Amino acid sequence: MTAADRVYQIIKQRILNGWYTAGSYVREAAIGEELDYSRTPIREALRRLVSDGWVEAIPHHGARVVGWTQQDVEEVFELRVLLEPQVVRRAAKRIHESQLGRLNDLANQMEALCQRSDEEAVDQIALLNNQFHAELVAAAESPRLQRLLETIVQVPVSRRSFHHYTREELLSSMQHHREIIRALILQEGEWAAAIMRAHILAARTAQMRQNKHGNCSNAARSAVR
Amino acid sequence: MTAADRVYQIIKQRILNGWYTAGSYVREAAIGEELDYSRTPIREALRRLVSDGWVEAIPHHGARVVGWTQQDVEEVFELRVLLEPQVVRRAAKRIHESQLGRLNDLANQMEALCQRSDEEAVDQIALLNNQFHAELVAAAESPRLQRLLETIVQVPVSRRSFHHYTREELLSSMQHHREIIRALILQEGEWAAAIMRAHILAARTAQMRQNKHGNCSNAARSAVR
DNA sequence: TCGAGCCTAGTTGCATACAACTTTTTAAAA
DNA sequence: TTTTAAAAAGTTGTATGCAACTAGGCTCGA
Repeated sequence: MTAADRVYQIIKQRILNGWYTAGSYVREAAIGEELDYSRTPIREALRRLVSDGWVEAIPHHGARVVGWTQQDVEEVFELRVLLEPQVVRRAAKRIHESQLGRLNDLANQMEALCQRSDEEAVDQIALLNNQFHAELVAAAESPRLQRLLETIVQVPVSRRSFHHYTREELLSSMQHHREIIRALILQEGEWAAAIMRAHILAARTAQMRQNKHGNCSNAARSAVR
Repeated sequence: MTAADRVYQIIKQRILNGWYTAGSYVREAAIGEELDYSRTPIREALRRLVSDGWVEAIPHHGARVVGWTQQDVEEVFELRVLLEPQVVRRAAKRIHESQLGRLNDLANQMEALCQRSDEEAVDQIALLNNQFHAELVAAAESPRLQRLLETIVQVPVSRRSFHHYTREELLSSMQHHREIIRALILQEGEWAAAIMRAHILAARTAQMRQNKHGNCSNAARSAVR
């Protein structure tokens, strides 16, 4: 792993954590001195963050952390509603036994955690949920589709995911997972796609309700699948 | 415009032209010496090309130009069939008079060129067609959707577009343009989306027929909208 | 007091030298 | 002859110094 890779992940994590707030500039020299790297790997990391859409480059003036508006969140969900069903549509034709097994394990673990309802359990569920979606994307076997979703969704591995859900919504979400698995076993791509569409629209509703009340900029990024 | 920008465009153009063939390595020192730049802007250009999906970075070994398989082309069309209808679905709610006017102009010019059927006319049509789609994407007012399509479609400004079409297909394609405009005027997003879907599927058919016969690697990139 | 032009501070953009890593070649030993 | 290890060549990765550019403040003039 190169220095640029490390710097990339550090800066990205800091943006997610709110260390760098939206609109602030990330100075090459400053962070370079702090992390004890030269400006070269910092520059490369920033350029990658620019092409990932985390920061925007102002020519000759630096890299500014982008802010998220309600409209941005809407846009992301609009695209996910298209792309994530396509993931399972493809996966239905291609998925292997072993992958179905892992999906089942993940669903079991998530449901077990649903009994509890403390903060930590919710964080755990969010983590497992991300793995669930990652497994589906892998089963879809489309590098481009994977790339598009990765650049769009930008889920932090960290917190906040699933916290907007009511208990009812949470249980419903678990049902979706089960039903998607059943559809995939039967290789019913359209069925799986329909459920996934509902799954995303439900997430969208929960997210929107939250954003209407509270702050937007950071909550936006914790958009949950 | 910075040096890195220039180098980026030059390398990209060379990949499109076939100057750099698939699988070959683009050496930083070599091209730097040739274009009389230092390795720094070359590196930056290459990194951008990597994140655009034109080349792949092999750690400590360089940037290799990616090749296109039939499967890659399939993947691209599969995504365009999802995303391009979404473009007009959004555009129907947002498009302005002036944009509709420009779309109409473009359609007129393309149809005029359809009378002729020499090579140059076909090239011209391809160019205008790209402008047509760009105008639609602009009207959709979704930066993310725009970015996704730009990274996926990768149409070279150059040649080969529309050359796979039979005369019948070409005329049909012109009809699609007209019908999309009509639907947009009436703000009928779903109608416009349906035509666009057919438009892309038709392009896919023409492209696939071509790839079955001839070479793939470069023809693939000339995928026409 | 207001405005225009200039200047200075600060930042990014680029060039170059060196370090690290990977691959290939070559030579020696089995 | 084959295998293995070492070294040598070539490439990318990083550090650093200088150049170019931008923004904000300051001075000078109206």
